[in-house]
Amino acid sequence: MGKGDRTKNTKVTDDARAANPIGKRLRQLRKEHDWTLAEVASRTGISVGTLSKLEHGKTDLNFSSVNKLANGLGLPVTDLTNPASSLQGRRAITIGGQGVMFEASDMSYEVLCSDVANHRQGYMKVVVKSHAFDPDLPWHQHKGQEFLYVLSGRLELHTELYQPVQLKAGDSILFDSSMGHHYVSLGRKDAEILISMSLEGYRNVSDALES
Amino acid sequence: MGKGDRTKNTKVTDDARAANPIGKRLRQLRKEHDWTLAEVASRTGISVGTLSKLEHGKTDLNFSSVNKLANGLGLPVTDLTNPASSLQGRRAITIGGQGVMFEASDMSYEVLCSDVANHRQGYMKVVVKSHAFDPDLPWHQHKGQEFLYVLSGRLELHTELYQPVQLKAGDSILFDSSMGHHYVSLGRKDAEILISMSLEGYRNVSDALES
DNA sequence: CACGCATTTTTCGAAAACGAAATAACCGAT
DNA sequence: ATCGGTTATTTCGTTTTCGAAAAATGCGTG
Repeated sequence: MGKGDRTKNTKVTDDARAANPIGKRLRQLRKEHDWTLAEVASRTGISVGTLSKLEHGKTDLNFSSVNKLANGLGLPVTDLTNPASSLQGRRAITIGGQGVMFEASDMSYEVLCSDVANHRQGYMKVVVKSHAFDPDLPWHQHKGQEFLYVLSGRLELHTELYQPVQLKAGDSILFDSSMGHHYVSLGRKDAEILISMSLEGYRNVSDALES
Repeated sequence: MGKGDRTKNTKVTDDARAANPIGKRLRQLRKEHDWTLAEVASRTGISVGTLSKLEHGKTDLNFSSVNKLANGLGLPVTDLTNPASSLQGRRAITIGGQGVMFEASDMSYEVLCSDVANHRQGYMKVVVKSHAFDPDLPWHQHKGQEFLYVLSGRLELHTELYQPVQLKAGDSILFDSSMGHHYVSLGRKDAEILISMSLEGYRNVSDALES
């Protein structure tokens, strides 16, 4: 019963395909929730037959079908394709003050935990050196969102679309960083803040900052 | 020039397809980086012809091809499909102590900036009430990664795969949170930490914590 | 403007993927 | 066992995607 005897009576229909994990993932999800193929079919707009073939690795999926599936099931696409793609036990530790330093005219950056590659999010501790808003400076701007937590001092955040906001130690803000923004320290102390920014579309933090 | 006059001389080859944004995104990326189709082809393993057709909306992509493209270009798939999906100028502010509180036996959570929906990342300030490691307690575990910054006190992080680590105020760690983990405060003060965790596959922070 | 040379677009069979319908497997209840 | 109904799998013809090669477009140079 070698795999060589491909009686080509119909199509090739070897089980040899089955490389992609979506099929297994779908079966898993169906068992978990006790869905029938017909239910999934009606929710996703993909035919029952195709779904069955998918689960058995007898067909791959069109990209548009993958999207239909993800949407119909209410999951992000990556959830179908990387059920556990992320490496299992990575970690990176940065002792305070030992991150990768990075100086700009108005800010000092300390990039934290930067030695984990392929991460979606960047983290840094920033000291805001500027104490006055200069309207001539170009906005800071990068794709995605930015989260900011004030560690010490008082901060004024200027943005393109809102009035400036004042934040004190312990306050936090989350905003779309494609909206231009600028930081200013209030009082005589430089404000210290912790930033978490999305890195989607960038290779690393400095790429994002330079964009 | 109605759309009815499909002279079926070859294939249908209507330009009517072009629904998916990947083609435009690819062209954009190519212009930015001055890549030729041949370069992209060799990096992704997709033929030049197919790439050309893709950019002109004359074909869609197989899912496996979408992956080849994303990998070859070093981008996550979502970056090809949602070039600028994020809303443009949203923001959420949380004054210190005014976040959404959440009590557990060993920790107090304050979820920050939770009123922005559809975000990939969750943020919270946590007070670690437990002062001893209980090996009988089930691990905390959720998909994705978790970043942790120690605001005050001293923290011991226990994980499934590593020896416990001790962190003091100002230290930070990034780790794969599918690896079981537990926090313990050292000394007599409760440690305060800031956490940023990926929410991919979850609807919100509490879904992720309960998983 | 004719000639290379690089790049893009189109053409054209072969190989997949698709849905509808036919077939098969499963499973309580008679 | 033998029905009925539900669920899963396979078959089959149509539509779509693929790569290789051919044709077309650009573009600097002699």
